[in-house]
Amino acid sequence: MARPVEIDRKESFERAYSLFWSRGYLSTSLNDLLQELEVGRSSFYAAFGSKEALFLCVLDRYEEQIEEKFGRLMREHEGFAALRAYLYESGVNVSAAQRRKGCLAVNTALELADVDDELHKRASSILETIESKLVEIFEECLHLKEIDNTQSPELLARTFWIGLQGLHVVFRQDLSRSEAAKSVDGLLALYSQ
Amino acid sequence: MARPVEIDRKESFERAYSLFWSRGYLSTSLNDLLQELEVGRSSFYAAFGSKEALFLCVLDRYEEQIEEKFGRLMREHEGFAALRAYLYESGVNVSAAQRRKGCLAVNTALELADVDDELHKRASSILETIESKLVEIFEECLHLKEIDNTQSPELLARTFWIGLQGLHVVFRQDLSRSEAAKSVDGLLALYSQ
DNA sequence: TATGTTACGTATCATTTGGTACATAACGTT
DNA sequence: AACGTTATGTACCAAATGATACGTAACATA
Repeated sequence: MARPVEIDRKESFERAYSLFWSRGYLSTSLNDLLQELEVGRSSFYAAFGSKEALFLCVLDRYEEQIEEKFGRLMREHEGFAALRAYLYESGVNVSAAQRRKGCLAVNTALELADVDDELHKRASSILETIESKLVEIFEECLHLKEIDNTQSPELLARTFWIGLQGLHVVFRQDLSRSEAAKSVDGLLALYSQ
Repeated sequence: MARPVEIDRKESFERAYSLFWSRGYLSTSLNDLLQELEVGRSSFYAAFGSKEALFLCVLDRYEEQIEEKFGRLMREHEGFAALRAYLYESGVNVSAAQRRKGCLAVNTALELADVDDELHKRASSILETIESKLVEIFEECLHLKEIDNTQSPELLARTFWIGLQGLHVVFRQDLSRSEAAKSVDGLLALYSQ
């Protein structure tokens, strides 16, 4: 018994998600958001509370998607193949625009270090989530004897994780698909030679 | 035959250099700069032109320092030892505050992708400069037969470069010295096992 | 000491920032 | 058709943004 909601919250959120990912938190102004979401100021604040609150939701969603992706790939592939699939799915077999977005957690962690403690910590915790997924995978690799290495899965994961973050830095420059593939293969080769 | 300059341009530049490095371009406001440099607005604009012009100088200086450091370490060390020295000097044997600053080129390239084309390209070109230095080092490594690898120095350097950038992402989180050392050693171990 | 020149300090600028107040519009219910 | 309720659109806010205008201060020279 009131005026019906016009704004499509899910659709708007998706657009905000993508815009924040592309341009970062600071560089995405409220006007940028309103324009991109095709939403009025009031509707925006009614739906999302504030720019910061929305960005926190975006970070949550990003983490969920990462975990979903790892979960799916670990079901579809065994051991090291899951890593290969992850890298290809994240950075190679995607559009140039998507690759250029890099990793939202990496971008945010760098952008907001020494600037916004809460958001920076949230981004860092996502990076830790990713690292823990890598530990799981390397445990499986060691169990499958795919990697004959004396290092613990934690150490292996930590080093791969660092490489992965470097990869995302590189992706944010404008890499072609073949350059991206070469970079990914170079990283993978360190473990599967 | 005029009022003498009071502002110490070099000293001011050093402070701006450090502040931009810590907080990034966007998050460092003009007021932040004026306060940090202890300089009036007029003097600032007289000395540096604009915030963007100053930041470009900062990027230039950063690149020079990187090249100087590589040059010195390649004179002091042979082959792979230069890499090890570089990583330790950049990320381990430094104060926590210094480590936390990460790499100005990485920070800037991520922060300003999709935001400011000129500054982003400048940062990317610095990253390429670093990559070319790594190529030189890996050429020397191959010549010294320190690394028995069938890959070209370019490919080796590219992969190491990616790891280096990941390392700088990690440094920007708050790593202890021992954690930083572990991360560095993990990366080095991939090449010197 | 008067003058020209340059540096500095401050007031001010238009624009943009994230966010709020409030009037109006669009519905269901009575 | 009148009312209550909720969503939307718009005017508005204080603060901060990078940058400039201009008066004054500090010197060298004449």
